[in-house]
Amino acid sequence: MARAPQPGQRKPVTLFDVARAAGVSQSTASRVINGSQRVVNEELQQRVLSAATKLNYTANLSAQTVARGKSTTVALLVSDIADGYFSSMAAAVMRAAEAHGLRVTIAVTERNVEREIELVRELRGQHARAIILAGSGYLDAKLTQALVRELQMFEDTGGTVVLVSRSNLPFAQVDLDNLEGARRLAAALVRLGYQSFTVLGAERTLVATHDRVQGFRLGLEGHGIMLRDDQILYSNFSWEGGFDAIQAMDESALDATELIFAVNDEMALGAIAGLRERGMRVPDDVAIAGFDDIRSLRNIVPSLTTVRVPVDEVGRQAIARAVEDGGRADHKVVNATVVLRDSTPRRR
Amino acid sequence: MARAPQPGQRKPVTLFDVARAAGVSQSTASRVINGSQRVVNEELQQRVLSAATKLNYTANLSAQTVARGKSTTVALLVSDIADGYFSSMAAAVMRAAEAHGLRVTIAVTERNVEREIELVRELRGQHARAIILAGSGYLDAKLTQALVRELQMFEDTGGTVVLVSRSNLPFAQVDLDNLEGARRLAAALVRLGYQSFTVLGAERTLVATHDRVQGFRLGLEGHGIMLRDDQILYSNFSWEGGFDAIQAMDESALDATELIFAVNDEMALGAIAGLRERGMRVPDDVAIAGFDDIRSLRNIVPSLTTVRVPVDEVGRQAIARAVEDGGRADHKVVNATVVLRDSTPRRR
DNA sequence: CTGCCGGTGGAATAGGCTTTCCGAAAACCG
DNA sequence: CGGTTTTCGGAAAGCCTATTCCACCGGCAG
Repeated sequence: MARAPQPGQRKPVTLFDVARAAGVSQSTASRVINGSQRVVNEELQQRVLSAATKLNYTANLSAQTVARGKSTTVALLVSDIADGYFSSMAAAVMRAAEAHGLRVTIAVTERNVEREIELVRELRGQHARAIILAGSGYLDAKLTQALVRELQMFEDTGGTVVLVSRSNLPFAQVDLDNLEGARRLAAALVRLGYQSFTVLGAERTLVATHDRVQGFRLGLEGHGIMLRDDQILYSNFSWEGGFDAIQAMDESALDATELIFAVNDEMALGAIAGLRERGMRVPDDVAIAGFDDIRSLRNIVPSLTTVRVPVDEVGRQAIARAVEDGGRADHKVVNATVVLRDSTPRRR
Repeated sequence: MARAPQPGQRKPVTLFDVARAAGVSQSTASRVINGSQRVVNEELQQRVLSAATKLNYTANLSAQTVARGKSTTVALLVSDIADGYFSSMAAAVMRAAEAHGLRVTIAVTERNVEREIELVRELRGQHARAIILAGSGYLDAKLTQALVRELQMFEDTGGTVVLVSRSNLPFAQVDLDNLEGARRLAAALVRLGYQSFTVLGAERTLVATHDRVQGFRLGLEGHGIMLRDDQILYSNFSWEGGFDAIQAMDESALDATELIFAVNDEMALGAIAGLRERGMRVPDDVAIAGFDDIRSLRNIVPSLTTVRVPVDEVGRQAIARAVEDGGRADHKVVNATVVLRDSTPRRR
């Protein structure tokens, strides 16, 4: 395609141009600019560098990727980038990636496996260095199978897959200590005097939610309190999920509840909105606790008791797993810490 | 580099492989798979397609970019992806981009021009189709010059630059009607009975903040109320900015204020926190209004009066500007609408 | 003085894809 | 039915870089 030299649409300057301007071969220019193993004469180096500066050269990343057969881009897959948890995670991952000279492209799965599979497929085409899968996880076993297959194909072509807080699959993982965090939270709440609980869980296939529910239960049991199955309401891992769960709750069940534990903060916030809608006050009528400690909690009154997830650390670890291509199926657990605030005052 | 065929590290299947498997030439395979202008025989199409499926072929995006000299990636530059406004914007842009078959890569500028310049430079190397610059804007005229130069070089190589709600520079723009939105807000507040105001502005060079302050002033003047310069406090376009501004306020000035207008919601939320710290209640002691209508407002009590910015529309328009490469220096204004809520009750 | 070696620049090739250009076969037309 | 288009595969050139391979240099030991 003979791109007509449109007015003001110069052809980008290539490495070849730089080489010519410096009076050296392309290979030499390449060696100077990207710093390969080979040494080049000091003087030639200078010539090349100054030519590059003069011409305002920037390496063509795609061409480099093709030539090297390996890219410097890692992909971050999240359910919803507008969600505070994921956007903080994205920020953390990007920060960590930069320290390794990596670029990050973010893709949104909208909590849809098929879309996710499609994305992984595309990413394979893009030769992404790694795929970091944060959040989501699905009910349909067959689709999960398909996803795993796709992820495996991705790894077959040399990429690394990193799962963040997700169902147990045969890939490198960064996990939060969801179980322990929730267990400690439960213990702390019991110590504050709470005795009857309702848990707002999310999709059961999500390792995160499952572990949080389980941990909470264990924490209660440790103090001799049993959590009945009908005290666990399953909904979605989102604000709406929390809101809807509360809307759907029996009047009597609600009255019997002293404290609601939502498996993440977004759900907790949705639940609070739902409670408000039903004319109930937090914490006077019912106490509430969440999980994650997302940034926007600083705006909530009363302040919300939660379990802090060190997103920065998670991001850092995810990138670390992504680059050390050695450690296939490597596992790293990040601790979570209980933060007691005003939404769960001491009782009695 | 003779990549040793590591166990389980197959070489990716290429278009050539597909062509061979289908018994056609590479050109034909290419034509079938990417749908070029040229028509190919129905039967060959089938052969190619089924071969591609069988081999699990995915096009190598980098190679396509190199070959086409043009990519399908647009870059979104934001100050801080963890900020609710920007993450919603990002979500909107990505949604819109997808409809056009474009990929989005997000980069974070951390409100730092040098970094921004650096990023634009890199993006030129990546042959991004377009750069969407959202937020930020700077004090230093020299650096702004440098940025503009870099952006122009980017356009010289065939990319498009789209500015979202940003200082007036010679590029395509999507603007909010900040002035009119703020003007209407002011008018509405006066009608509710408010008479003495404090405005929390942000960096003056930001077109957004300047227009919002200006619009608010005009709205007040329309009702015969003057806004004195000492009633405008300049700070940063962030939660901390709002918080700090309130912390730094004179006791007397604060007492004399009936309503605080922060030029964006994050600042307003920071201001509320600051007020709480100083023992003042909203709206009993002082009313407050923001701008943007970010998602997390749904969790705030009392609900916050604000001006809604239709982020989806903005994202859509930004992408529209990005693809129609014709309209250089094209300008689109998106309306903003006043949303009155509980943080500004009718007065007296 | 000769043969060999480490070092360094350049030519050539690889990498995966798109697109132009050719040529042959098919379709059309008088 | 001959000549002219049109249609549609395939070969080959090109996009930009990285890297291999080759050639040539001076140095060094024998």
